[in-house]
Amino acid sequence: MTDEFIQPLLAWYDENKRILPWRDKHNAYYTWVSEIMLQQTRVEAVKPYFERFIRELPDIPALAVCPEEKLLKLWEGLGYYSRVRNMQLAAREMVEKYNGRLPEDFSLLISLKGIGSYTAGAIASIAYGIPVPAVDGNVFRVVTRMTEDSEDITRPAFRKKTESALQEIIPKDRPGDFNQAMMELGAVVCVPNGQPKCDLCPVRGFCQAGLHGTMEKFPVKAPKKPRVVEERTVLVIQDGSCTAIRKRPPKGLLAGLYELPNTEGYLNREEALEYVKELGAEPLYIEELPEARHIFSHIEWRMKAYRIRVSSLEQTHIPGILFADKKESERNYAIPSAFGAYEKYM
DNA sequence: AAGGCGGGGTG
DNA sequence: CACCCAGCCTT
Repeated sequence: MTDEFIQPLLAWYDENKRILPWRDKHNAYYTWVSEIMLQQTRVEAVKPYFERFIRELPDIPALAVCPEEKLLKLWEGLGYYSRVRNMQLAAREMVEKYNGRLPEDFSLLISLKGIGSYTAGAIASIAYGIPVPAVDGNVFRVVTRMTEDSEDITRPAFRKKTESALQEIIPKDRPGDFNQAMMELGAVVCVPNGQPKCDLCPVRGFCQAGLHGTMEKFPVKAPKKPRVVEERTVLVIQDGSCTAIRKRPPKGLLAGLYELPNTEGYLNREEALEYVKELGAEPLYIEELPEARHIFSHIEWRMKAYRIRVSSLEQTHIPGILFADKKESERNYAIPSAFGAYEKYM
């Protein structure tokens, strides 16, 4: 039974797998970097980031010693920035304990920062041929449709159950290809958001949902909490060609990235001018900028904004605030997409 | 078990 | 608009 399922799946994968910059390279570092980038992030978004990251940091020792600002700059716009901080922590541990290499062992891999059950399985199987499953969102979708399983996939217990089931059938000669085939199937055939392409599926004969036409009922997930709306005021404070930016705190949302000074709530012109004075600058004039909105996974920012020209920036040294011209900030400072609407005013 | 943590694609 | 994406960490 398992062979009847696995052989067509692997044959389909051999014929139809996408060419990806990290695929079939026999380089565990590439596998690791790509898997971290691919967490909650689409293949097309990852491609250019991966190429640049490998070019700048070609191996684990290079990653281990990379300055924070450069690291964040390489991740700018990808989101979930703790991924790259954790990756550097793991790289340093590999330099110290594993001769600068990824350990060839599932338990050691999963003990590293930022490497969980899925990523450890992916690296172990793809890079080292170790027969362990790698269960991501694609695999959840494929498996729950195949079996018409209505259990909530967000429950940790369901992940364990799925991993155990796949551990039993994973082919020991091609574990990495099997895991990638399951994910590839989920990504291009057994797709989310609407009708899957069951006519293209190599294993449709084994799929209960396909046979019953219930594909879109799976997978079942518990509803998410609604987003919190936050009103903020963003300030583009500038003198000539320089604009004020500041580094965000080391923990929490957008940790360690740079931002335009901004504050909770909607400020009117007078309050905005007062805010700038408190920062230690002398405002010359103020101009209202268009409103903007940014959606995070759990927060929505609704932003009002002002451009405020000030005099003698060089005389203002506010703790934590620095002034940079557009080129300088583009080159050296990672600024998240949330401020994208105001970049043109910098 | 639940919540924090980005950004963008898609129907 | 809602949903989801090659998830992990902290509490």
